[in-house]
Amino acid sequence: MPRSQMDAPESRLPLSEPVLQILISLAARDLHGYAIMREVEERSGGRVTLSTSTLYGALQRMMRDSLVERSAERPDPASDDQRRRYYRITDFGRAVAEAEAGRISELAHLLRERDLVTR
Amino acid sequence: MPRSQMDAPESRLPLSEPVLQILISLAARDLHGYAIMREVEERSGGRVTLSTSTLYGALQRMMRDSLVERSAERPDPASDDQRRRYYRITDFGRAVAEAEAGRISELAHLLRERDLVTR
DNA sequence: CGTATCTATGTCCGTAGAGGACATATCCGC
DNA sequence: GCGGATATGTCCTCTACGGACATAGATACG
Repeated sequence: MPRSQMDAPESRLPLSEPVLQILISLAARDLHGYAIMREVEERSGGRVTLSTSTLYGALQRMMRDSLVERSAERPDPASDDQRRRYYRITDFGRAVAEAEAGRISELAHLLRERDLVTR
Repeated sequence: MPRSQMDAPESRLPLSEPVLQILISLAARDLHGYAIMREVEERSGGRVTLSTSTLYGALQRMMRDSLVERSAERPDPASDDQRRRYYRITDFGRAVAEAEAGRISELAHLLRERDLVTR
């Protein structure tokens, strides 16, 4: 049974690194899979890389869980590519991302308090 | 072959939630397994709970990976309990925890920049 | 125009960790 | 001595991660 967005966003935490990175990318704008891969790698300075199996596997699960959905629109029709499949973050996906952001923010605070952040 | 502490702390990131929480507890002081469970639950306000299988499984892997080690000392000999097995964070474990703390701190900054932290 | 490389999506499969269920034994209060 | 709390541990299943591999359309270039 596919999970519905009925349950609280907090119940989905913590997110895995791939899922969080994908949500961060899609929170800014609709993107296709390959573009997400490139964006995540560039944004993280190469520290986070998504293999294609991780990327497309995660996207499928995220659609199943209603975190993202397929977008019919073609952003940038000027230089398009028929093969591309665009994804959009859902309202629920954004709520989950925000819940995770809050959790991480609190965690960062705690780690600072305990002198584990050394910079 | 068990992983040695030869490789860079960053190569072990990201840490799973259980492993990070255990390291946070042990960074403050030596503790036995059951005390770690209680501390994590209390510190997180019940949001993070470690089942015994998760806890002891994680501790075994963390020893294999030289993040923690068994401690022979008995802190609090006044009210001791023979069954307790105390664990201590290693220098390498602390380095890994600090690397993770830095990563999380940067992540929190990014999430704030992108207006995903709403509080 | 052929062909090599980049772009783009996807599956298959092995491995490892999370966690529920269960097992066992000791400690302590009453 | 009996029950609940303390304490450690295994077994088993499920799921996700990610390397290897497959396929094909787009683009550049001689």
